Amino acid sequence: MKIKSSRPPGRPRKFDRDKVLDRAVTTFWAKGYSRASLQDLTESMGINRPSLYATFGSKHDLFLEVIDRYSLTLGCQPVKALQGEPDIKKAVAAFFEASIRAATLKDRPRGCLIVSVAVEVAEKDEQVRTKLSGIFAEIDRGIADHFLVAQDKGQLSQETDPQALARMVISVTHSIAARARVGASRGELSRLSKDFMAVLFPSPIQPTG
Amino acid sequence: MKIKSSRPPGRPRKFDRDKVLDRAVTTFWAKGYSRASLQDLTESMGINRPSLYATFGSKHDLFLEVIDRYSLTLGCQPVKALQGEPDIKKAVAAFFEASIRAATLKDRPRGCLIVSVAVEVAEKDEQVRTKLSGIFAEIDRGIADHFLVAQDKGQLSQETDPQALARMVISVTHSIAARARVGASRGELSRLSKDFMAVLFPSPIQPTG
DNA sequence: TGATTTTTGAACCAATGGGTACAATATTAG
DNA sequence: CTAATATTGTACCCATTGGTTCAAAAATCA
Repeated sequence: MKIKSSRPPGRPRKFDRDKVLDRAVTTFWAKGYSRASLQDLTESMGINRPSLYATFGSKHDLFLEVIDRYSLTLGCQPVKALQGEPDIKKAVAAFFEASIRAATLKDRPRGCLIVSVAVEVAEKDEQVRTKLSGIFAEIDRGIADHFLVAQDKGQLSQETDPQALARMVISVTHSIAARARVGASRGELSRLSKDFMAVLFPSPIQPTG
Repeated sequence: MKIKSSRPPGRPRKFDRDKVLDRAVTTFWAKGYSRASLQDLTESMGINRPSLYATFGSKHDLFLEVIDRYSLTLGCQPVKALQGEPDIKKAVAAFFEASIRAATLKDRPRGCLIVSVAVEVAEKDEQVRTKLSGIFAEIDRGIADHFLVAQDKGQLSQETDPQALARMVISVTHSIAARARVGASRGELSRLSKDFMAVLFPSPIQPTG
C-alpha cells in the first residue's frame, strides 16, 4: 500500500499560488489588462516568466484567474457584509460601507477590478465577457435572495421586488467604483450611499419621499 | 487691405478633423486605450501616422481629445434628453432611455467611453483622471441644476436635495454602462431604469408601474 | 512662373511586447 | 547512490509598439 507523499516529485515551487495571484490582482487592477506587462507582473508577483507560464498558462489565462481570485476575496466582501447583518436596513448600509472601503483602500488601486478594469476588456474578449456576465448574475442573485429572506421575515414590504431592490443597490456600487477611480473621497461616496439609504428606507414621519 | 483667404497656404489636409476624431472615439471605445494601436487608429481614421501626429500630437493627446469629443457628442445626449423635457418625471425617464440607447447602439461598442474605458486609465494617468473628474462634476452640476429649476417650478418637493437626486440618477447610468458592456440587453437595462423610476417617483394610486 | 508652406505616404527606428528554449537545480522514488 | 521529475533563472526570439524621417505632392502667394 502506497502512502501518498506530502509533496509531488520534482523541484518544489518557491511561491504560494494564491499569494502571487493576489499580487497579480493588484497589478492588473492598477494598470489594466494591457498595460500590465509581463515584466510588471513577474516583478510584482516575485516569480519569473517560465514559472508564470507553467503555473497559469498565459497572461490571458492569468487574468481570468485574477478575476476569480478578486471575486472570491476582496470583491465579495460587500455581499458578505450584507449577508452578515440580519437587519435589512443595516445590511444595506454595511453593503455600501464595504463597497466604499474596498474601492478606496490605502495600499490598493482605487475602484473595483471588475467594474473599473475587467469590464473594459469585456467588449472584445468573449471569455472575459462570459465570466463577468456570470459574476454579475451571481451577485444579483445573492443579494436578491437575501432580500427575499428579509421579506419572508417581514422586514420588507411584500410590494417590494427583491430583484429590483438588489439591482438598485448594486448600481450604487457601480457608481462608487467609477467615482472612486477618478478620485472621489470616502466622504463623497458616503454621501452618495446615504442619499440612497434615505430613498430606499424613508423615515415614516418624513412628509415627502 | 488683405482679404483673408478661404484656405491657408500649403497642401490642404484630406480629412475632416472632427470626422476622424469620431472614428478614433469608436476605436478607443471598442478596444480601450492600450489595445487601440496606432495601426488600428490610423486604419479606422483613414489617415496615416504623420497626419495623426501633426494633427493631434500623440496617441495620448488624441485620447484626451477623444474623451472631449465623446462628451460633446454621444456622451451628452442623456443630459440633453433630460434638459429637453419640461416634466421632471418624463425628463428622468428620457435620461435613462437615452443612456440605454447610447450604451447599446448597433454599430458602436457597448457601454460608455467614459465609464467603461477612460475610467480604467484614470488610475495611473493624472491627465485623464483630472479630465474625468471635471466631466463627472459637470454632469453632476448640469443635472442638479435641472432639478433645482424643477423644484422652483414646484415639480419637486422642497425636501428633496437636487444634488442627491442627480447623483442617484447618474449612478443608474454607471450601472447601465457596466452591464451593457458585459452583454445585458436593452430589456434588462430598461427594467433597471423602471425600478428606479418607481422608487424615485412612487405613484400613490397606480396599481402597476 | 517660381518660391513658400503644409500634408502626405512609405519606409524606418529603437524599445517593448508576450512567449520559449535550455541548462542548472532541487526534490522524490527506488 | 542513480534515475526520474519538476521548477527555476538566464538568455533569447520575433512581432508589434509608439513615434520619426524625408522626399514627393499639392496648395497659396508674389
